Amino acid sequence: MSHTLGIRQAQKQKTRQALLDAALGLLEDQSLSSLGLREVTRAVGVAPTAFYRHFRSIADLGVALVEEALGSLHAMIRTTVTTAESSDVRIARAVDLIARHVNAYPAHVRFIARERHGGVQPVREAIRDQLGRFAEEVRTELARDPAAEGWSEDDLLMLSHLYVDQMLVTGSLFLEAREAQESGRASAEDLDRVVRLATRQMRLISIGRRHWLDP
Amino acid sequence: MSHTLGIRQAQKQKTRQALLDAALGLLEDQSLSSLGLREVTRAVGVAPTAFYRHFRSIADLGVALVEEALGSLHAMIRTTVTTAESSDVRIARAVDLIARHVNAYPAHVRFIARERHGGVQPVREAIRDQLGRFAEEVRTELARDPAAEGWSEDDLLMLSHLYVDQMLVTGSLFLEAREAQESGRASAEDLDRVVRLATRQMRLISIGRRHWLDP
DNA sequence: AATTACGGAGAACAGTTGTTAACTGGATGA
DNA sequence: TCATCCAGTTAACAACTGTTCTCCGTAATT
Repeated sequence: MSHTLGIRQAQKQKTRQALLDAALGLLEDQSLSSLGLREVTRAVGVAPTAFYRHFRSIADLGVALVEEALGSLHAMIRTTVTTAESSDVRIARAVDLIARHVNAYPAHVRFIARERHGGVQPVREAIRDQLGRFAEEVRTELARDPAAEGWSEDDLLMLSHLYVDQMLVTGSLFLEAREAQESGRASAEDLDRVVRLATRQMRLISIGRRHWLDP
Repeated sequence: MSHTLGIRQAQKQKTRQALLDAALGLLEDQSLSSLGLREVTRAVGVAPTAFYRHFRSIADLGVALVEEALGSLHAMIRTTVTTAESSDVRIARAVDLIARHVNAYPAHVRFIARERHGGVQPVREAIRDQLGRFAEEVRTELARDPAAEGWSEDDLLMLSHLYVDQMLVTGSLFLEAREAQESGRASAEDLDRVVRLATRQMRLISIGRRHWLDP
């Protein structure tokens, strides 16, 4: 279906990706709204004007970063919620999966956490849309579970939003622990503390879920 | 104890406050890390160099804004969790209190939500510290409740963090709804949808809390 | 083989930024 | 009343920003 890219388009995509990577790196200690176009091109080693061949503006690049950062999550999300074993096992697996994802893509996680409420409107909207899709995916997965019997669509969406938010909070905590570890301010104990905190919070939520239709 | 401020110190505090207010206003559509010193002084109508009489840097001003934005919340938090009535009434009151706070101080709420994971480290740390104090206050309030019998200190802190995070998520949703309303993209129905979503999420959490020690 | 398309370079533009130094004028305290 | 203090001003600095226009070399197309 897709034959080999022309050597021209290949080069273009290569520098485009280099721009995205450089931007993500520079965003380690600043927000998107202060990221300069020249700053990015300088980091890549390309003329400032070349930027316009790929993105209309920094905000545009930001939106592209949202796709890159959140696009790969969809599959993972589904497998996280799906597994059929006991609740505790499922929670442990979810927390572990989040931790692994943060370790695999720390810059992506930081970017999403930072720009979700950041100063660039189009990027905020892109993140909100993607997270909304996540929540709907989670809802349809939750609906498969026999425990969802008697639940209204609305309540399922309420729960899935809770899960998605909780996932982000946990991811952000992992990231913090990771950074503290890198700069020597903390150790593996802190990471374990995050694991136990997140695990118990998810357990409390799943208990609430179990008794939602009780009285 | 505090006699009338000298007309000199009074003027100083006045322009200092003007700087804080102007900064908060300018942060409506950008992040702190892109806020310029000159931008702020220009908005106040004062020379750029006057800035240094009050703050060492923009980051320093940001930390001051954290105190201003979160300092007033402590009392409110306590009264929110404390009320002795039924769970549903308590939840309704909490959600209403958050909504009122967002309407009263929208810029403060946006600032905290934005800079909690923002690009300026000292500000992030200040927010983290303040929120940590909140969580501890909430924990000691929760400990008074007879429902907390048998709970470990650790579990109570876990729950209070859940409450604090949930409060922020809800506040941010209210803010979003408010802004959508202002720009005509949405109406009061959206605001009501947020109320119902937040209410049910808090209800699910409180159900989980009730059955935490069950089996 | 000749022509077009196009990613990138180069130079220049008007503005902007943070920070420095030396200065001013009115409140403060002796 | 007089000397001191100090919030705010003025002027200047080198460095930086986004954006435009023109040009170049090479891959793609004919």
